[in-house]
Amino acid sequence: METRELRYFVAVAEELHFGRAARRLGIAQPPLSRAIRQLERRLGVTLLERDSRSVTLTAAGAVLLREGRAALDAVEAADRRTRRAGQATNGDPGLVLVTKAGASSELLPKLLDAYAAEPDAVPVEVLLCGIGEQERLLRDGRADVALLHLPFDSTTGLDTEELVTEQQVAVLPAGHPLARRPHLRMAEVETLPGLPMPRWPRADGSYPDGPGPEVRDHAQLFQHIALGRAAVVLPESCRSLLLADLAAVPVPDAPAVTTVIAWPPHSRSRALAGLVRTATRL
Amino acid sequence: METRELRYFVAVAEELHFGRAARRLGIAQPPLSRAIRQLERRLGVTLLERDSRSVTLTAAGAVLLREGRAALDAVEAADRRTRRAGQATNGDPGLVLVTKAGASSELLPKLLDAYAAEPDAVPVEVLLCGIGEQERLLRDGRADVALLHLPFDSTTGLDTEELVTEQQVAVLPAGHPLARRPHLRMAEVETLPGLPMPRWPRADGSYPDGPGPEVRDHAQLFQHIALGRAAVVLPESCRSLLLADLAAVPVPDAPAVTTVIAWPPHSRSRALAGLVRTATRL
DNA sequence: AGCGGGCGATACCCGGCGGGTATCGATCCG
DNA sequence: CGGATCGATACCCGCCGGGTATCGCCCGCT
Repeated sequence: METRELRYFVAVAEELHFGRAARRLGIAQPPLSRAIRQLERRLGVTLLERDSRSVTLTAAGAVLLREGRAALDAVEAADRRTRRAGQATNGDPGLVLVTKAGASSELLPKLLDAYAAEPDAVPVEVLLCGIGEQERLLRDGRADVALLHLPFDSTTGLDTEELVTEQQVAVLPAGHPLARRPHLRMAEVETLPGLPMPRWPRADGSYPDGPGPEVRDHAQLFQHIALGRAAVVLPESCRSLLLADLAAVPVPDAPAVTTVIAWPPHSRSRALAGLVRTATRL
Repeated sequence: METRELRYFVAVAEELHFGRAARRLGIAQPPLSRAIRQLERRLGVTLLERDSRSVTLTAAGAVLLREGRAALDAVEAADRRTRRAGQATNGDPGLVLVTKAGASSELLPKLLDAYAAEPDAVPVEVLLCGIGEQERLLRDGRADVALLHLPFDSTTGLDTEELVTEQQVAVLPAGHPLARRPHLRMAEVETLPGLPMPRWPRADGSYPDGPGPEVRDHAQLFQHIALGRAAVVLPESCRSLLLADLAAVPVPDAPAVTTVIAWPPHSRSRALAGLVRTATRL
């Protein structure tokens, strides 16, 4: 099975429409139809049910969509990591570390400083991404290592080491009556009158329904809180980012957040091993 | 990057010889040379250093060998799993469970029985393999789920659930003086005069050096022990397999063995989820 | 030093296949 | 019933993957 065939099939399976898929792939529709038929013949399996008015996936087609995406990611990762390894003329391709923008604001500089002081350190590029994008970036080779935050991020298919665990705090406008309380319960924070929890974008860019403001990053979020339009529960390390007119109150019954360093299991290079070792010793 | 190019490069990188690699691939040498050159041009990276007398991998080539193997495994897995999903006309492709031959001899039948009693159970094919082969079989799609034994097997890149933890026992000839002791220490078992530990094959089929007999499975192993030529430390569930003239003595300071059920993270089908749920409830 | 052999690179040819255009056949809609 | 939509089919072309022949280089043997 060639990656071209996989790309074609994934396009059709996602669009469920040969014409649109062909346009997306930049080819005409007939060669695409033929390629899919040929793939089905070679596999001996019907992947799509064509109804001349609609295209639907068979059970086998759903399997190939899932497995094919993973395979294409792996091929793409091989391509990208090889290019990177080749461009680095000095022999050490450097590392790309990815983390959510605004998270681990205390840990990350400490880690980078400590690692840079190691004898065989390589340059580390830091990539900031949105919620839930890290796993994808690791799998398709755009990043080598990530800082993830349990229980929010998934670590399936990744190797991990735990770094730190911290409690969470509620972030409120400084003048709010509850801001002077020694601690709050989750139930109290979730039902603050006039201070709904913000809504973060999903993987596809859309926002869930709800009363809270739509936010894309911590700057937006803190602005909304300072304006008295929202409240939020965050790991306590976010305190270092707080504006002057915001207050943080511990929420002991919120789930503890564990920061882990994660990497794709088959790509443990010497440089990566050094970074992980440094991280676990912090 | 096409899988054909990857297969070609992996062959050359493994053989470090264009002629042999071409023979292995069933093509002539010139097209292979050209394909590799073309791959290097497209990646903009030198993968191999040709010395007209020997071929060596560059750093980038080593990266592509590692990542390319993983990518080819993923493509192969997509192919195999799709074929299996299509052949199962009833819609449920069944599951392939792999475990080391001779291990989990108590747990496995219980698991299969319990799962078969579930309302939406699908047929489970059991595949027995050698030491350390399970991860490969999961990654390239020949199996869907495995029983692994920590700390011996690696679970990197797999999702797992712990099932049972057990102590280990020393297996000795029934007449051996130490066979009547209530327990032994690791140090004692490792230095039994005339009873060396057996040697298991490595991934490439070769055997490590040492005094013990070469064994490929438990039947061979137990025969050697019964003949008074070897001793071994195994999880205590192996007791159910013991021949009459063998004795098992607990070894409290041997590392505990944890049996886990493991599966590739991206392929959690409904049937697989049911099997895992059944396993964790045993 | 000279020569032969092994190995990768190059030159050149051919056939198959991937991609294009034109068109058909079926189905749904107004 | 006619037009529109969409996938399948028919047919053609150009590229590229694969083959054979050969070169150039370097090592090792004598």
